Amino acid sequence: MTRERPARANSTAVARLAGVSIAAVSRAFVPGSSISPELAARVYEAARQLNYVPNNLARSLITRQTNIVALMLADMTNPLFSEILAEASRKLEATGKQILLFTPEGTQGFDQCLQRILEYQVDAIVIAAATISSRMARLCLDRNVPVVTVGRHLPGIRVHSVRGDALDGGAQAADLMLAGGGRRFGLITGPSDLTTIAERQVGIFARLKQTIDTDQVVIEDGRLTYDGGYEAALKIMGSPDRPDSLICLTDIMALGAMDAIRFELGLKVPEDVAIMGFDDIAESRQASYQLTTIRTPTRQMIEHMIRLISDRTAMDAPEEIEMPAELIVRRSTRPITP
Amino acid sequence: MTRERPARANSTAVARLAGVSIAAVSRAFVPGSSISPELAARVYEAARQLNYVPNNLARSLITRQTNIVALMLADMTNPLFSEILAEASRKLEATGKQILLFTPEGTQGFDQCLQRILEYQVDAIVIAAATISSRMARLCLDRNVPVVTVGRHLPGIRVHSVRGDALDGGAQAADLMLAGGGRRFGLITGPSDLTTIAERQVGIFARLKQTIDTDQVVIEDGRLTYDGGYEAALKIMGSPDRPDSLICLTDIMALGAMDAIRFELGLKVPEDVAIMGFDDIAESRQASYQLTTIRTPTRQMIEHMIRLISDRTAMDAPEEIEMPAELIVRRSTRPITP
DNA sequence: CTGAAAGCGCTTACAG
DNA sequence: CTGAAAGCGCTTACAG
Repeated sequence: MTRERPARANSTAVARLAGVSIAAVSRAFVPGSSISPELAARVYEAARQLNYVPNNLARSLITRQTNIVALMLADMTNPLFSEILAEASRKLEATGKQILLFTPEGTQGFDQCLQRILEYQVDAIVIAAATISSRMARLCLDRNVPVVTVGRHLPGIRVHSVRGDALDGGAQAADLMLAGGGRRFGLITGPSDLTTIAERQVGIFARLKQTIDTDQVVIEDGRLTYDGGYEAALKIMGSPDRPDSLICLTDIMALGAMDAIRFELGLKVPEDVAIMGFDDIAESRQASYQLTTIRTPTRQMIEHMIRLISDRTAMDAPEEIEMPAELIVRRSTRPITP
Repeated sequence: MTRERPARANSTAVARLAGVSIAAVSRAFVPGSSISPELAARVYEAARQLNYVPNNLARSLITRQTNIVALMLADMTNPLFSEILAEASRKLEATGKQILLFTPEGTQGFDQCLQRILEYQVDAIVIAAATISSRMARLCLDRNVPVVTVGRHLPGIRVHSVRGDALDGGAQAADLMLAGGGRRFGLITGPSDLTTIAERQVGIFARLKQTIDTDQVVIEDGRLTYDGGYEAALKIMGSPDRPDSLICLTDIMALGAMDAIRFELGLKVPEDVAIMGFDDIAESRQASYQLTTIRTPTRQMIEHMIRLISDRTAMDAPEEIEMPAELIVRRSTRPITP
């Protein structure tokens, strides 16, 4: 029962069956081409009989457009990036583009990854949780492929960036905690080479030091994961002068911290310790957490991203878009005391 | 300050600068080609000077291999699929392949989506949360592109499938609930055209009816989301003869149900009502939930998937891989009473 | 090992 | 509107 394997029909085969030129076949499948309805109909009929599917590769070779956008996403453990991926894919598909996903591992794989991205001749590159070097950014610029970072800023690298106002976000977080009566602070951080992480921390400290002695703030690295936040919280809450306020630089760490504090230490949130995070991931809304947070406006950021990658001429003057931070107050923080 | 835009260097430009043929340039970049180290070195030097990046499009046109795998993923709201995506991307990249993501919307977009997939000349198609018609499967078969469904079976469609043993999973779930003393059951379901969902339900009922009158089971559709599970749980628990056991056909719905039951109805889990789900998503492990569940072995499924798409000749005899169901007992169910 | 030539499947000026 | 021809940037028999 060997099944015959018809070679994939190409435009030549369709042209022959339809009795037209291959140019006519091409025109029948390129919207807006000048072709008579009669000719087009004959082409479609032949194409249908042969199960013809146009070859995007050959087309892209000529048009220099692949309708492929590369997305670099190193950290898939944070739900924030799943949300970004889902939203970006949805919006890009509406414009006829698809996402080619790259999940580089280790810190040194980024440039090598970008090299591969360029081989695919993508129309644009979106960097959501990754880094590229100045040299590679220059290479993209020379090749005229737009690069946008979302949720991150790469200082000194000439690419577009779209992100939230991390400085102000940090300030708002600190303000809320102070207004709720917080005086002893714990902070769960992540890698400080991530500008968003670093800036949130700067924003927090700028406000805290107006009211408290920031040398007393207990800091632990939570590795940007639920488990990391869980462990960091245990360490912080075990310190002699137990904090009454815990700020986590991402929501996913805050969820881990909340769970450690409530279920392992048996403390009450926010009565014993107020907790907040950053990003407003879907999980933070869930009834089990009701986490107060600073929202990262994913939707609007992605709209900006799409606008930026659509304009190839703009790469000479990279844009830095900064979205306002928005405080979302839920149940994990204490009410403001006058 | 207009920057000059050097045209992207092609193999001809590299060949000219290196003083060799374009065939030599090609050989320098294709591993295993017969080329002398001296020639290769000259090519690399010229390539470096020109920032040359090989064009995968042109290469793929000849080799008929794009190193692109299409992944159809309609439902990005279930963390299970984020986990599948992350794992698949990691594993595929290790073999030099990238995922081209397709997130079709609406039930009728699937075939149209597949048409687009074929235009990209992908090496294989993975269907994780989507459906294709028998006609389109036939088209893929004729074009010799492997198709694998993961976590789902499409009856009557000749493609590979990798999935958990949903029937036995359902049976194990029911057994555990009964062994814990459960007698009044609630069930939160999803679309019954999903075979996995339907089979889990069949497996559950097959066991339940050996012990209880299954006509009394209260059933609600949870739309496969957290919010859907939340709302369905409120309805079910509001019924006159309140269930003491609630089985949710996916974890994400079970989390919503748990939250509704604990925080909106003020009931205790598992004392007032035992709850369990299916899939074992990361969230189910979190201390806030500790959800008993039937694991979907994502990792192994993806290993099978990769094996299946690597063998183009196997499509004539589609394989159906069924992984054993594994019960993960946590704190949301009652201990077994002898 | 090396190069000249053919060709992958298309699109696009260019004539008509 | 339509077709013949050139060409996108590569790889791969084929000779040497």
